[in-house]
Amino acid sequence: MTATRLVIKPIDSPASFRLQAYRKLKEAITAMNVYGQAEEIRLDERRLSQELGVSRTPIREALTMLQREGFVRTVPRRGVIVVRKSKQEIVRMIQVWAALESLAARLATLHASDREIANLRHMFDDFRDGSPEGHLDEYSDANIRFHQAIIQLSGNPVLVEMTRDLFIHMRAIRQATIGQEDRAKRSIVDHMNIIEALQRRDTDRASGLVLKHALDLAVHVERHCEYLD
Amino acid sequence: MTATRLVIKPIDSPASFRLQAYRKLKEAITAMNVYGQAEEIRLDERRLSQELGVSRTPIREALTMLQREGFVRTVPRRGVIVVRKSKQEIVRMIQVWAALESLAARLATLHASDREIANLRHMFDDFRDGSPEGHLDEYSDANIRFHQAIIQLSGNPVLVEMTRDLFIHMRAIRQATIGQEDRAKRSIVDHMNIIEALQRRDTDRASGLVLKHALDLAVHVERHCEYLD
DNA sequence: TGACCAATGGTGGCATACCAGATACCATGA
DNA sequence: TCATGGTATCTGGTATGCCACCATTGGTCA
Repeated sequence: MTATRLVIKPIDSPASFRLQAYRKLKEAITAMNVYGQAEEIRLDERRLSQELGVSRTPIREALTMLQREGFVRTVPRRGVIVVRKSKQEIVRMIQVWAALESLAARLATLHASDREIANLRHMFDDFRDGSPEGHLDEYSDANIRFHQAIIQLSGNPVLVEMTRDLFIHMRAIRQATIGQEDRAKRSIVDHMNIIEALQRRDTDRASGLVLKHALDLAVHVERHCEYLD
Repeated sequence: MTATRLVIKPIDSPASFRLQAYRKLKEAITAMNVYGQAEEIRLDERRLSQELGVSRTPIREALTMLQREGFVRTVPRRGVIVVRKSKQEIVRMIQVWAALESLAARLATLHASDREIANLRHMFDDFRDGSPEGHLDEYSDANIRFHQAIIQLSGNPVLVEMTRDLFIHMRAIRQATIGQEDRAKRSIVDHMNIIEALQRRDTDRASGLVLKHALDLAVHVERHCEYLD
């Protein structure tokens, strides 16, 4: 019967230049290794507008958004620079992320379906046999996806949106959070315990485990990431 | 000796028009009762630029920031409108706030000074004798200041910044959160228990009480605020 | 009389020009 | 040779004008 109805296509109105520029720039900032080089990274409005083929106006509005999100900082008559978070700031962001994911776990035990929770287990299938060592990069990505999945299971879009930027910042230092000592192995154990608590619908335990897991990371970064700053 | 040296004045560079416009607009949106009227509130770039005495450019950039924060929504060729959050969105925001303030309480037990915590008690001195009824507006403001104070005690600026906008949105519906049933009285009891836990440095209890207090509010809004939407 | 269409007014999106200040470079003098 | 000061140039900030597009309205035709 649906075939007889004209399927309305919501018209993919082309995204505004401002939005396109915003996405391009955010993607570029996310991809680059901000902490890899010593000198500060400058963005030139005019150069960007030339490269993207639009005028400065949409570029500036995109930069305004990125500034509000803490990715860039613009100094009048000096330039726009990509911000490099200090270790203390990163620790504080991880703490916030801990609180948010802990709530997500709480909500997940109340609203997520058994099937959705069970799917979490498959995310680490690739690493079940061997140890994560040697595939640290892949494991790190799986790691981030796991935590994002928990956020998703909360069914709270505000949570999803507020954590998105936090993840981007944390992704930039992910090589530091994994691959030191035996963190990867202990991390997997933590994850399995979390999944188990979610499946048992043990609200307090699930949220508690998630909180502890994330706060541990904050302590770890605090102690072992002197190369930041 | 200092008199012989030229004292340097660091020059207070005036805030950019964009920033001034942003503050003015945010202040105006915060002050107005968004949920009081039925028809949507439109903002006209040209009218605003005329009223504020600047061109459209800084106005647009201010609106871009406000849009990123969820206060306005701009529809191409229709206008910029002040967003009215749905009940569900407000509930979700309260949940997020619950998680963040819970973390703040946790951190406060670890880092705040005894004196800072003790100061929390004085915030309700005006309401100690009589009941809050009859002064609901003042009590509501004291209420918000109390919760903001806990966030401050965390010593985590990221928390402070992420909750600021949440409070603004919640302030808009504050007449609904207080002044129904005996919420005000129970609220004071909750607050005193929270302060006590903070003073005893009982981390888990403090964060748990704060979480419960806030999540209770979410449930309350969910149930008793049908007039939203 | 009602429905449809064309014209017009108004909106945000974008491009461009100009401005003030900061930097970098170079000429100049000791 | 080096310190100094001026100047060219580059940067973000702002003002302004045009454009595409939607909504409304008034008129016209069936």
